[in-house]
Amino acid sequence: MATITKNKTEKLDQILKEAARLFRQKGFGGTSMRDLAAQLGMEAASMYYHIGSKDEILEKICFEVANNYLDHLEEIEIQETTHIDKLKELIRFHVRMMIVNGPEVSVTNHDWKYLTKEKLTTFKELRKLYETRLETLISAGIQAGELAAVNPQVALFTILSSLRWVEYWWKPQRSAWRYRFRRRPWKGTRHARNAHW
Amino acid sequence: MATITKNKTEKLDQILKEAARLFRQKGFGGTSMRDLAAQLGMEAASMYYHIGSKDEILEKICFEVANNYLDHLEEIEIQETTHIDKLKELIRFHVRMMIVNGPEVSVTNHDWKYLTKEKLTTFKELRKLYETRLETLISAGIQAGELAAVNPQVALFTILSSLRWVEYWWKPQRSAWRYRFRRRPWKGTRHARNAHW
DNA sequence: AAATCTACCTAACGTTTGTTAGAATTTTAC
DNA sequence: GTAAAATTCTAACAAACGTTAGGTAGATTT
Repeated sequence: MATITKNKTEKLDQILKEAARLFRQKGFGGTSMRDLAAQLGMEAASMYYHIGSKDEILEKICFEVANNYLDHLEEIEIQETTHIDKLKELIRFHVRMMIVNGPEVSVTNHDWKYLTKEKLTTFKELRKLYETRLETLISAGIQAGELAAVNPQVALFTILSSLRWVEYWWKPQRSAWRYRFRRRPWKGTRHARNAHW
Repeated sequence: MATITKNKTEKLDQILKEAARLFRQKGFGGTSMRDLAAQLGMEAASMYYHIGSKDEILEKICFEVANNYLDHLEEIEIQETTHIDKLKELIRFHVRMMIVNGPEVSVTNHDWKYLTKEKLTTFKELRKLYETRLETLISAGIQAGELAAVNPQVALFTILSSLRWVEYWWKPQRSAWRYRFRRRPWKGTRHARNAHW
């Protein structure tokens, strides 16, 4: 091949990006290393120069996403705004994440079950931590009188769940998505990639 | 074993129930036929007297759920009530389904990707059909002046998505769940089995 | 020019997978 | 109590899996 040399990190990123795309499409269990390699134009064995194992790929994807969410929550927490504004910003971030890193977020949402035993435990802890702190944020908003006195946990789950539909709804457009998104908030809607009952 | 004889259908149901439980827990790809058999106290090969293939198990689960939803929607459509009451009844049914058939619904929501190519196509069509008709119902409700003039598709997705949190929230209690559910709408809440970002 | 390093290759490994064939056993019917 | 039918077993298959070993061609360094 006549491709110019890319450094190890770039190739690794390529592998992770394509893996996320395939995992979303066919699931972690439904995607073989040979599938992934073929999509990258190389042999399965060659990928092991860049990665340690298939499990490691999933792990990298899931923890990257998890840490993104947690880091952003931390940023929000220290901001000196109202609780409602914090929640709004958080929701905006969720939507942005799903639009910018669609495959990775989907994989994290659906295939985390396939994480190795130890990593699975850590992952669950991270997610629990996120939820706890988000719930705390909601409670604080209620206590401050900014939010109605709903059950914080129910509110938490309803917010997170209802946010999920962006994942199914959003399909990347080649360009000017911002335009379409703004001007015709729903007329540009393509039918969803996949939805639910 | 001293278990009394059950007929073929009963055993098949047992297999499907346990499969749904395992698929939810470890995913379709993460559950082997030997795992499933072990859980049922038999050998993997023995299950093939009752079933045709692993794919067929998933297929049976997914289409059973899909048809349940579609059948109920059909029932609702011919009822002579307001559109709002129809929507309410539909939402109630979704919640009921997730409480009564939790594992099956979860599997249908998460592992439908692993369906065989042809069955996958059919499944997507069924789901699309469900969504279209539900969207029609919402539109009709708007036209009748019963609902605010929101974008029907956005409403559709938001409703379905936000309903999903029951799946993560609900944990079966051995008895008297109705009591707890009614009397302390959220005090009995256990932490979720697994949630999302 | 030689030596080293980078990034891939081919070949193959041991496992696990879903599944089949056929024998063995249990249950039912007469 | 015996024959038939229903159900599960053992044993094994071929295919696919993730992964390792060792080699090779090209680039980079010395």
